[in-house]
Amino acid sequence: MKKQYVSEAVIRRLPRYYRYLDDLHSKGIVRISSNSLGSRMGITASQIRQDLSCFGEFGQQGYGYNVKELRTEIGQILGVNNSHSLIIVGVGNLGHALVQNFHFNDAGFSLDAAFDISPQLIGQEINGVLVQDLKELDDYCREHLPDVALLTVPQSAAQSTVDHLVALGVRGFWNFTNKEVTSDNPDVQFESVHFADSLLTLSYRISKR
Amino acid sequence: MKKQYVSEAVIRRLPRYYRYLDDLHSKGIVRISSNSLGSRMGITASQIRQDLSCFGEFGQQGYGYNVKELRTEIGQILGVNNSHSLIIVGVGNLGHALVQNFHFNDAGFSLDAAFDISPQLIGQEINGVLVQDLKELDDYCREHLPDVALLTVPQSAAQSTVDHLVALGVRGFWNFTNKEVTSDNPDVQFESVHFADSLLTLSYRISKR
DNA sequence: TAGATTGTTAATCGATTAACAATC
DNA sequence: TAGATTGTTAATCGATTAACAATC
Repeated sequence: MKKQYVSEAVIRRLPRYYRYLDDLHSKGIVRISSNSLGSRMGITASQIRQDLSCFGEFGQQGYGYNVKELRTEIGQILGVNNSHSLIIVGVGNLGHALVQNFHFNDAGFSLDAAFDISPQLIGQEINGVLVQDLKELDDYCREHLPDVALLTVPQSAAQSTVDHLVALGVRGFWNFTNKEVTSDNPDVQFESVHFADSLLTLSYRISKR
Repeated sequence: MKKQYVSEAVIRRLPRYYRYLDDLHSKGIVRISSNSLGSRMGITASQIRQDLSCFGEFGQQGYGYNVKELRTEIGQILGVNNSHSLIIVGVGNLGHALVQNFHFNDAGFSLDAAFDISPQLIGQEINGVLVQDLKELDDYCREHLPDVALLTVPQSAAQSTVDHLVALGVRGFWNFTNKEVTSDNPDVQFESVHFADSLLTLSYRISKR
């Protein structure tokens, strides 16, 4: 690692680089220049080189970047090989859909358990994951120490669930409730997916005149 | 409207302001200063005032902002009263969950139709929305001219669906496929929700050291 | 070798923060 | 009126772009 501080803007672009490189790789493309990658992505070559320079030197003058290698490096930076453990709390429609469809492994996460309060769901197995009673959450966390919790609980339960899980040692939250959740523990990381915010920006852009 | 160009950064913050004001309003709070709102949101008062100044003058010296009024103004800016029409293409797990749970109306959208190719789904009604055969998409669009399409089709069908719908006059896409979609028509707006990108930034932050 | 392209330094551009006169 | 707080201008900070020497 080269730089101690990497800006949020750079971090947000990393997964996109990763996606493009993955795509190029799967198309059998072996090498790419910052110029060519930039024009595909609609950004400047300068920005790509500047971004990558935060983490090291991955290219070669006169050649560009080896697609497979760079993909691996960025995956490394993002931590996709760290095999983080993840639990999901709340298995309603959305939680269910994520368990069913989302490729946690591709992002380096292993979905190990699901929790809900609904008797209809408890005991069911979805995509190989057993839905357990929320009452067992504490015991489970003490025993397995999951890294991250995916929150798909009702809004009203969002913050209390976070507080509870932080006390149990969870240090990352992927939050799908439309509430902002926080913790005074600075080691806890939050990443939220705000559907409504996303749609509202689209609304703004198609409303403009 | 005061400013012709409003930066992406500002636009992205607007829904968050809207959410906070909505929350304050529902708590019965009548007025708020930029200072107090800023400390709640974890941003500077300066930024709030600067952001709002792109759109007009909504406050009053010595008083601050009327919560209800400002909420309405920002809603207006975002276009939540424009009553955009929306269709959903692809009613798999995720599409189903969105139809079932997401409050389209709160964002000013009316979900008018759903389309899929699966015979098991066609004819079903989900949350008051009838799932129609994808074959009827063209006729539907010609007749109803929907503003926006929510894309929850398989990745492989993403771009072709967009091309098809753009030709039919759709000018906004809320894209949930993990593919980037585009159009050479500059009037078409895209807003994507990239689950994997989101989780990867969390992975980065909990992996760092 | 000559051409291409990197990594990095410098220049520019834009966004955030600070300051303050205006005024409710 | 005096205190509070706005909207806006100016200052600062950071991010993006351009340029170029180094070198594969």
